[in-house]
Amino acid sequence: MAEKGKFYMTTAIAYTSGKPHIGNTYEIVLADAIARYRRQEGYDVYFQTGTDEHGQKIEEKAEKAGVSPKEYVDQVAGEVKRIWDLMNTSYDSFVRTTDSDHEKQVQKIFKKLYDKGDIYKGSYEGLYCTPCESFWTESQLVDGKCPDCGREVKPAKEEAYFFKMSKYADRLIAYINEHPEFIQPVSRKNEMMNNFLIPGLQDLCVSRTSFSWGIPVDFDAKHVVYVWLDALTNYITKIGYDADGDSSELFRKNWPADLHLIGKDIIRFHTIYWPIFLMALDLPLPKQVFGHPWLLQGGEKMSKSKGNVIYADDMAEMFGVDATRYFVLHEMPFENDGIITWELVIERFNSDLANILGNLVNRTVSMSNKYFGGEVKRTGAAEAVDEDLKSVVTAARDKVTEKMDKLRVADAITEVFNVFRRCNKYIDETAPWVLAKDEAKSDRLAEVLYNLTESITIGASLLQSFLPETAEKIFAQLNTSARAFDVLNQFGLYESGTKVTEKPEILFARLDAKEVMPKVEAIQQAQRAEFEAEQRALGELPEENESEPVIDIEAKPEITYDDFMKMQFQVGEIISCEAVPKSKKLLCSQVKIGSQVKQIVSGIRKNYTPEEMVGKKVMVLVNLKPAKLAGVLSEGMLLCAEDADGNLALMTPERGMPSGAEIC
RNA sequence: CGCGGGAUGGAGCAGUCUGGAAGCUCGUCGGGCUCAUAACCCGAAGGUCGUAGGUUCAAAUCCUACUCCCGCAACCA
Repeated sequence: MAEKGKFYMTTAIAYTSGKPHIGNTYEIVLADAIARYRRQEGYDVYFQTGTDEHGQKIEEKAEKAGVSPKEYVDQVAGEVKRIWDLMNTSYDSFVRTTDSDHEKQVQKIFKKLYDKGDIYKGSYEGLYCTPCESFWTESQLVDGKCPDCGREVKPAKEEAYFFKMSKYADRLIAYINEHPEFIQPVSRKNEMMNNFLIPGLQDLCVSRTSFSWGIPVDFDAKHVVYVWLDALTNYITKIGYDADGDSSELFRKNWPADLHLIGKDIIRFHTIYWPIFLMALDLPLPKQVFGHPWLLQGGEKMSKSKGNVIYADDMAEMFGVDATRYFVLHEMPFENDGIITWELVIERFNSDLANILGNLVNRTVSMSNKYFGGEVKRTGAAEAVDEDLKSVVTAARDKVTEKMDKLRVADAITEVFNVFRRCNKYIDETAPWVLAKDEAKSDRLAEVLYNLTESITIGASLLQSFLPETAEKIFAQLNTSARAFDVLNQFGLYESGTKVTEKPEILFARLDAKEVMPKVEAIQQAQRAEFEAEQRALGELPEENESEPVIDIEAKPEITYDDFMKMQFQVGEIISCEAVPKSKKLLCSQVKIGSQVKQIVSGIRKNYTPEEMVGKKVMVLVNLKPAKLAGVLSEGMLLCAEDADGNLALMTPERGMPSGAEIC
């Protein structure tokens, strides 16, 4: 294997606020595929991942769970690591921001930058929501109130340390312009330049006093180091950077990083703040930052409350580790978000893994057994039709490499599968079962099977980085081993006379959606139940509105019984309903109240379709002054309950009541 | 006029930077084959490339206007 030099790559470190889902897992699998491929090519790869374990949110979650923050993050970090291991990822180093060597270096770095004058003490001003312990800017407020809990905010000031970003901005702009490959995909480069660098960088707040779960600033005990200076530096601290100049061998060898693999949401931090921190520390900048897109669930984000979060271990259990890897790698495009649904997974599984690959291996091995007792022999009985097969197979390596060099992992895996597709076609072209009928064509038949076996060996060798277990299984069935990377463009190295396995194991058994979907439904049920249980467990803690079973709203002034009696509530039956054109939120219903029918417009399209509305008995405020909404007359109001996210639920009588019944 | 992303046959996407015969995978239909996991192979149907203008010999691609969708601080990748 040719030595090509070192390759240091990292993933973002996962925030330990909860169990990672398939989207988080995507990044580590993507990174793993790249790491394995680089190793295969002959690079000396060092692959680091880990967990980001500080912050207010973790402090709160731990408190709610009734454990110390450290116990909490130990548990979650263990879970993250378990899933990374389950996914068969080949990281060399797993950093935790609570590692003592990391913490010590962060303190030193903070001090060093403070001494240098790049960090200074100032104060953070903004609008503060006391229950949420959060600062907001004017523009973040919703109706002048806290966007999280909806309560009043007041101007406040907090002492904090800041980093002088602007000092290095010009150098960074120059660097980015001189290194077009630095930010990937390139479209992100413009975004960073136009939105942040060119308008001018604001100084970054790098300490907090509002919570204590973090790395203390050693010369000012009130403060803890705030997230980015703590998290980003993991890339250097864990490999042995020392702020006093006593850095390790490992660091000197590997820094600067060759690739930071991150989600597109944190590109800004990795392409602006991180390089500037490094400049301040007089360190070279990473060579490339790739902000990959997201994997979305059916076009929307995953939500535990909807029960549609897909976890890697659920998927691995149902489909296997390699199938899970295949799916996330194959489905994720380079620039746009990918979509994941259980149906799509099943489809991919069947058409690609079972049909194209699994079946190919199976039919090839079976034929060798059937016709030659398992022996695969090269006879030299070549025909013209072989040439195209050989050229496709031997060209595959360079095609895969070309895609991988551009970080087009999904395209690379497609190239590998093109080898297997070509093999299936070759079987059809040569029709071995026809050759088998003619004794005189035995040599030709042997050659065909040899060519297939050899092609599969090469294909499987290329597949190793993506589906390591499957590749191993294929080698075992063919009684061979992985082919060295630098001879993957040669044909004919499979040792003639080798005996393949007698009984080929099915690599991927076809799935029947009808059988799989009930299991999926069971998982989703369990998830919703778990979510509800969590919500109930967190019941008495009003700060976290998001996982709150109770809601407090602002108190209104007291009213008299007479005030109440002014309002006329009745049961109404919705007899028809349609969407209001030219509006996004409104539905227009004809509501039968006693013997009269009123037209009522309601802003509930988000939660109800017109069809669902029809036939419902609902609570109506009847004597509300009619008003026009989006040009449509509304003669009353349908009453709804509203949760913190603005979801609405119609109020309906608990048992059958006639239309027009008074509610009092 | 908040910012950003998007709109390409039934579904999911590539192609857009660097204009030059509309492509891939899945699905559908028809055919072939029987070694194999009801798998494999071939063929076909199906697209005003969001709309309207413009530039050009030539536009999915460049320019202008418009319409519609989706994210925007997390359950964070």
